[in-house]
Amino acid sequence: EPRMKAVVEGLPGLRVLRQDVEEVLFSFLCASCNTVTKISRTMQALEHRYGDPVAEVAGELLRSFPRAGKLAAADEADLRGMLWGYRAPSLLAVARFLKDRGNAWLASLRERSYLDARFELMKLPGIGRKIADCICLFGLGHNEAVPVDTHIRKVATCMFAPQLASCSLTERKYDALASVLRERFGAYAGWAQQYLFCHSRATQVPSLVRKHS
DNA sequence: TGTTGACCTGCCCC
DNA sequence: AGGGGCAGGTCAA
Repeated sequence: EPRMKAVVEGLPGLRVLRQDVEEVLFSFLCASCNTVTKISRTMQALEHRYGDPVAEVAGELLRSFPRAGKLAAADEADLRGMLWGYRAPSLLAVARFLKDRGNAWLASLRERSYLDARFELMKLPGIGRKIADCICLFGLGHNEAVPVDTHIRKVATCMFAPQLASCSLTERKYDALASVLRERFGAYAGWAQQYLFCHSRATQVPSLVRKHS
């Protein structure tokens, strides 16, 4: 796959992180119709408000990401003030769900199959295909998960599935696109997704090049 | 099955 | 200065 080779060589050192599942879950839960800048600010606000102090570095108090139990007791209005907007109710519902299930539940999805894990995650409010796939890939180590967001959709459609280009991304089309990548890149399709995603962001981001005066 | 609109909010552009 | 468009989706009609 020569085109993919070029993409990979253009992004030396790119990795797929496997972070704490719970943290991954909440950070992607606030991702819908949001910007990367705002997402990270949202997460910082969450840590600042509900996280436990871990260490002090250079006079700055660092806090852990709050556990679900703590978030479950958060105040909705408070969350909305922290840029959660309409996503606040989902955060609370999911946090309460996780608290009820106990902290082993989420981690146990690592031992399940990718499809099972995704199915379980999609039962939660505010978690659809895309976010479930993000959690599978970045939190559970299911490397065949292929989150299809707007960027991936553009790149992957253009490169591998021009026949799937049409206005809206339906469930069917989402699954078809993900399957195309899985057929092509197998058990590590998620990594291919990561490369394509970064490639897309690095090459076609007009907002970063926009002139100011 | 596919399409449509609502949903919070900050930032960018005109 | 102020309004419209848009951003790493989800859900229900």
